[in-house]
Amino acid sequence: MGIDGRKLKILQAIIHNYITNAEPVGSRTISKKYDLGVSPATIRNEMSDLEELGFLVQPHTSAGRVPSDRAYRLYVDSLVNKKRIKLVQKRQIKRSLVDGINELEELIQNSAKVLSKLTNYTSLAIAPQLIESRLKHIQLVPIDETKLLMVLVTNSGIVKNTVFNIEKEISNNQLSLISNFLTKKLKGHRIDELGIELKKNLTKEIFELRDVIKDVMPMINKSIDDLEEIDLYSDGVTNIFNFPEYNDITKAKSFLSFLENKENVIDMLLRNKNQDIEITIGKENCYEEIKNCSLITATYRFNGKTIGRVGVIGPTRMAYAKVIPVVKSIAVNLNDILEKHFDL
Amino acid sequence: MGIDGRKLKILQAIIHNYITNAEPVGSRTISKKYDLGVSPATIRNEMSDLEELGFLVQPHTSAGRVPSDRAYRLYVDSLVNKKRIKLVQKRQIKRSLVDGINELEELIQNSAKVLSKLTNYTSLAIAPQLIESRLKHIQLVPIDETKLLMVLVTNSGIVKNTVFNIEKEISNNQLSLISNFLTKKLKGHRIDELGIELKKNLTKEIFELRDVIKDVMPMINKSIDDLEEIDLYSDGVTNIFNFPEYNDITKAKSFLSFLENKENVIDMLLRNKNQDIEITIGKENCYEEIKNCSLITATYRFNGKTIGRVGVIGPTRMAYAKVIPVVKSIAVNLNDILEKHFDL
DNA sequence: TATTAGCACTCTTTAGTATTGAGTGCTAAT
DNA sequence: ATTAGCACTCAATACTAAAGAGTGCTAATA
Repeated sequence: MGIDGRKLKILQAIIHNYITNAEPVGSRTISKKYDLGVSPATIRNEMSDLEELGFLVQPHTSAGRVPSDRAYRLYVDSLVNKKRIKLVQKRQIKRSLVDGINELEELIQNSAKVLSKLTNYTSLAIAPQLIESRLKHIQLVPIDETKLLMVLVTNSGIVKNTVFNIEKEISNNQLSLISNFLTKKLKGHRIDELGIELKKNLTKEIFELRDVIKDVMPMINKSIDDLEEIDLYSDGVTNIFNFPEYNDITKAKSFLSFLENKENVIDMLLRNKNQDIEITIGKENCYEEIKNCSLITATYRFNGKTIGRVGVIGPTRMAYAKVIPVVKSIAVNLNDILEKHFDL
Repeated sequence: MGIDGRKLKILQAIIHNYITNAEPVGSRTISKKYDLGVSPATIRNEMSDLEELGFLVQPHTSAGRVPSDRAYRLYVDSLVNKKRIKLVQKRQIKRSLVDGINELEELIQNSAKVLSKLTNYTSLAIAPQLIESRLKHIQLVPIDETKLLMVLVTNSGIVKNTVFNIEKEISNNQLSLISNFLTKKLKGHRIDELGIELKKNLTKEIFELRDVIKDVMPMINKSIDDLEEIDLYSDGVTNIFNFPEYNDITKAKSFLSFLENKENVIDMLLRNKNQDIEITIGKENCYEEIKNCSLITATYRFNGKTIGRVGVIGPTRMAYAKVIPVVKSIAVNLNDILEKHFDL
């Protein structure tokens, strides 16, 4: 028993109906609303087959049927090439994003905002990971006698601060010299290799700076470790309450608690990093708390390297056809903006 | 009809019982659990009086009674001086806070975390406001040909970055000169007056820098405006689901939506800034969405000036006696740490 | 005069029962 | 192969009765 054209049509009709109404779909509904030219009885037979094939699920005997994760998967895969996005939305995305063009983090945060606004789901975004980018400038700034601020600027325009303690005060002049020296030596190196690079270079030093640098270096090394923390943004978290599947308070709680756990969310987002667009449906998700959710994420890149991800999370009954193009478009726009405004 | 000793005792018993059980309290319960030496009938009469006085509310005729906002107010005011905190907690607070001692923002974020962990409510904290602090160091860092990063360090150790565009490239050397110059001129001035100060000083300039500074100045001015944005941290947001009063999904949604609106939350937190500790009960709150919540906030200061607030929000049926000392203690510890580690 | 036992009354909560209705699955006719 | 027809299932809804918690009042009591 294969899944012929008519079965597919019926399945799509059911999915469509369930996505919009969130209620089990019966044979009569399909027969009336979708022009398939067959009677409810025929549809019933087909539905029975579709259930046997694992595409439909019946909550109980006298209810209609609900698409399974597998059905959504089929639906999404059939959908994946038809990227249609409303012109209005396209413009809106473009316009909204350029607002925060100066600071990369603001840009990403903005993306999340736009994403949740356009889709009415919860959006997630992770800011570019330093680890893949290269150093452009390093600057040490005095805070007080015992504290120093280190500012790192990367090729992707990300700025990171770390404060660290020093044993004895260093004069402004010396700081400026060290900054220049470090920038010169470390420029163009990957952030995660700065430590190694620093060690390699340190032996053959300008004599006058040597002592000071020796004091500062371990601290710099330690600060660099701190930099690996990933920034996570979300928006429209309470949108989840708009969906009847979350009227159950324990489900809502479980969903929101999951989102509160930054580490898990980041891990979730970073799976299949290299895929351009990634759609995870229901049980395909690794975390128990979101096994009745779907996740649509897109990668944004810089110079061909994955630097971050944006996406949307919501019930498996998600408006895939509407959401996928929006997520894609956001990613495309991000890529554009990054290329144009954050040069290397 | 005043509120004599016995009435007060009964009222306190009711409040105590309601805070722990979240269910309307009847006369028999009080008589059994609290040793008042009177029969339920007497308690009933007193309760009737207390209701007339506006301290109790009856959900319906055959239910027990529930404390009103007014009752909580009386209770809290009678409580306000008895600050008892468990030694374990006191230590825990101290220990947890020193972890993130280097960066002020981390410190505040940490405070929120500790606060929600110890109280099991939702905690809120706003990071020090720049506006009241003074400049310590200003540094311009090149990002690319058209962009500059400005780093401000204030006396309270806060670091703020702003990126802005410039028309033509400025050499590293010049940047360093400008940075030094600006630091010298502006050091010690209030952040919100930097713009004015800049204008005042600009006319009598080192000749060689004059042109460049003229280019940069309007951008600096603009960036300073951006700095007024206040950082808000929260933690334990999903704790709200632990309270039966939020089993109603619409209530939970309304609460969470309110918290999602950063501006309103900040406004709420900054009312009565100068009060050391501020307790707002139920209808005393200005925002409709939290008129069945109580808010306990404390101010933390630096050199006698209010620079931020931390606090806890939850249902009016809040464990005031437990929460108040914890909030206080956090604030006290913050003050200590600020004084010790963020000198001026 | 203040307290309290006793009791009728109120009103929610819970359980039980009947009814309705949406939807299926099967059978027999087309 | 399709479909009309019909019996059957089961959740949802409405209704009713019973239980239980708590009050307020009255009359007795110390």
